[in-house]
Amino acid sequence: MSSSQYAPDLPERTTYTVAAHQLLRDMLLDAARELLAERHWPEVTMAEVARVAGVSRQTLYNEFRSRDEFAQAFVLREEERLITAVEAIIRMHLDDPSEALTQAFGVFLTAAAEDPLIRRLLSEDGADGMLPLVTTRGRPVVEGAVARLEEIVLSCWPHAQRVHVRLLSECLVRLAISYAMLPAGPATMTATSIATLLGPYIEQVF
Amino acid sequence: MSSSQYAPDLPERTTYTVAAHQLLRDMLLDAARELLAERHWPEVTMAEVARVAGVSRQTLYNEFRSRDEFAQAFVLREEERLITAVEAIIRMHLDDPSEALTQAFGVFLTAAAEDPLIRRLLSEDGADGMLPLVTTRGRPVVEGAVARLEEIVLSCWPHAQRVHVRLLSECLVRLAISYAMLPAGPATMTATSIATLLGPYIEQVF
DNA sequence: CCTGTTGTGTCTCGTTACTTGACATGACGC
DNA sequence: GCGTCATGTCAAGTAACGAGACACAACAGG
Repeated sequence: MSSSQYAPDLPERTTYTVAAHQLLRDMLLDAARELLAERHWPEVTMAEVARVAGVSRQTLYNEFRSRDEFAQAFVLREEERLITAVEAIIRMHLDDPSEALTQAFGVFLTAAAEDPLIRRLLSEDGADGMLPLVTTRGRPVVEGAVARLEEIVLSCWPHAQRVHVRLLSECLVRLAISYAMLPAGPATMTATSIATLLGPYIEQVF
Repeated sequence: MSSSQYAPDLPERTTYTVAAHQLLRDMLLDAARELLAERHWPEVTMAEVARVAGVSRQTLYNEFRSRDEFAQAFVLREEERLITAVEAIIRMHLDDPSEALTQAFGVFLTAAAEDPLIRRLLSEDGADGMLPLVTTRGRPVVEGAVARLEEIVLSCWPHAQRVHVRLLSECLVRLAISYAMLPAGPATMTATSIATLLGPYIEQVF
């Protein structure tokens, strides 16, 4: 009898405990972000991350079972950050799907090319950096981004069929990662090319 | 040797513990704010506040020693919220102090007249409501607001003398509270009158 | 080869913060 | 008068964080 007295469905309030838990995760990831501003991932130790976040090393390991899991979580959050920006751009062009694609792809590539943090992550060569987390071991990131993008597109154009949106999202995410890692030219130019390539499909499907 | 290796002065990072503590206070005050959206303060129990915030009643009493202290903290935070809005308005008129006064006083009175929460607080009649906290027992609120406004004005017009700024802030805060409780006319009109009244002093001092 | 160093991951214990349930007290209505 | 309810306090239990040590693996230098 605590929650649903006259609460419809999701204006449910977040309790302190879960908020504090989320705060802890965020501060740990923020600490890593700060350290990655001046060093590469292999040069950042778990002890430093904990120290900057103001918690003990043990607490860090309680929250993330291993250095690897922490890196995963970090990359996933950066992905979330990027895809939120992409979502905002998409929602500015609800009347023109092709234009939405061009702009969204453009800002993504621009961010990937100019954001110091992302540049650093993409410039790591070894196998102990974070780059493998978006390539060889990138399944979680890719599938997460695809699912996220799929929902965004579906909510923007509700009468599009899920199968088509799925395929489109899948390929766009993979193309985006590929071009981010290995640019073929200026961001906006690449974005225009991709939009040209997929334009006919989009016109047919939406 | 932990902090000041190459950290000048105040980019000091906030640790998790203090952030979590602040989060707890905020969520408790937010819970009260939510409850005050539909009830008056005397009808809101401490147990409800704790429940909505997702903590135990004891934790609430650990953070605020009494119901009264909690109400104090609540009013002080709302004051902070309002004065932040006022500060933003002031900083938009650095070239014209009188105009800054008119606009700032105007938004304050408008907020006081239209914000449902503030209307509710001001409409409480009994001695167990929150109204006494800005009147008979309002010293902390008034002095806090005066100090805050004084610093804002001084930072905006650095060559003004502290004594004059102090006097001006003092009277403005008291007038603002008075007109908020007992409006004498439309907010903008009152604001204009006050600016007219104090205009000569301002011109002479700034 | 082995030795010192460094970072990861685990374990244990002490401490702090939050929870739970109970209780005394005072105000209020019937 | 007697229940009811909310405030404020207390004590005991539990979960989370901090501090220190340890085993283990990778690596560099003599």
